[in-house]
Amino acid sequence: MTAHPTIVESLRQEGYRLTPQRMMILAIIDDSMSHMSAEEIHQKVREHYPFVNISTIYRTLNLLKKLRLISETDMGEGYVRYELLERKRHHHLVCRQCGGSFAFEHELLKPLQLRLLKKYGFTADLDHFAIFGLCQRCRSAQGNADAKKEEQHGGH
Amino acid sequence: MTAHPTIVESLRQEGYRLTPQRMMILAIIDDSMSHMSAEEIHQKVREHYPFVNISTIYRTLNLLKKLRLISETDMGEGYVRYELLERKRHHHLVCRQCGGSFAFEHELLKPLQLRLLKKYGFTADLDHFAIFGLCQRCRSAQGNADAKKEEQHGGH
DNA sequence: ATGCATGCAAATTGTTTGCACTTCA
DNA sequence: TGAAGTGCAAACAATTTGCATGCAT
Repeated sequence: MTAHPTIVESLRQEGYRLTPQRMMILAIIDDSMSHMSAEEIHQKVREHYPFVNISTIYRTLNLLKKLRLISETDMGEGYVRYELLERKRHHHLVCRQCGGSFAFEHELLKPLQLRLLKKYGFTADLDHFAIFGLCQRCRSAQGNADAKKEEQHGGH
Repeated sequence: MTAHPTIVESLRQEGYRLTPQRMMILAIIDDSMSHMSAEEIHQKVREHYPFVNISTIYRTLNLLKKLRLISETDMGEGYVRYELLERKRHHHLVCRQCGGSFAFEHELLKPLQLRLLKKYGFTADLDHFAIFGLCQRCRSAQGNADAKKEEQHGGH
């Protein structure tokens, strides 16, 4: 497990110091298959550097975010998740019913991006989207339940 | 200023009580031209009902959100904003440089919505999006500045 | 009348900050 | 060497919650 070389180079060129904490945080994020929360990153980092403080995690994440090396996404969990922007661009669909989520290709957003640019001159980042809605399974389930008006609000 | 009749009817039919607090909160949101924060709603409500507590605002907003009568949007301010879903569907572009924001038509998202449905069977809510990026003005400005590498990170 | 809704105050929680100390460049 | 970076603990701020009381239905 090593910090992503391209990112490290970016930091160095911008004049930022390459501390062990930063290297470790970068390595963890790079190594992860999925989007990670600050807390998760902190746990992982502590497995190697038990003394690293959570505030350092946040400071590093904010730095990487400012340099647009990572994406920050609210997946509706009460905290945000981070991921390297280096990897293949993608987005997530999040079901508001079952909470499940799955990825979809960046290509689906390309037309929108183009139209925003042409129509408003606005350069949309579109780093990582979490789009909420109903997944197929829950939609069918709700269709049935609606007929009998059961679920929805438990306490009523 | 009166609470939106359709919404009031929804609440009544679902068996929720129509308290003066709820009516007032609804009236304020309905009356507003723009997306409002919980704090702003609280201030407005207090002009008429000085004793209403902020927790009641939050509880009511959560209720309306659960019933999907209002949209909740993070415009990158550290808190979220709410708006009636009753009105014309639209979205916002937010410039990450100058912080400015402006609306764009819901129609631009329709193709995406359709493709998500066809390809994944996912029914995207698309209630209200805040898309971040660079506005035309800031983009030009940055183009110039990039040449001399000045702004971006003040402390460096 | 009865249980949902509110006010109040305290708790929660993710994130940020001030400051003294450390360390990379 | 000296400014940038870190650890620590305290501060923050938006939002939530427990509980006693109040009021729609």
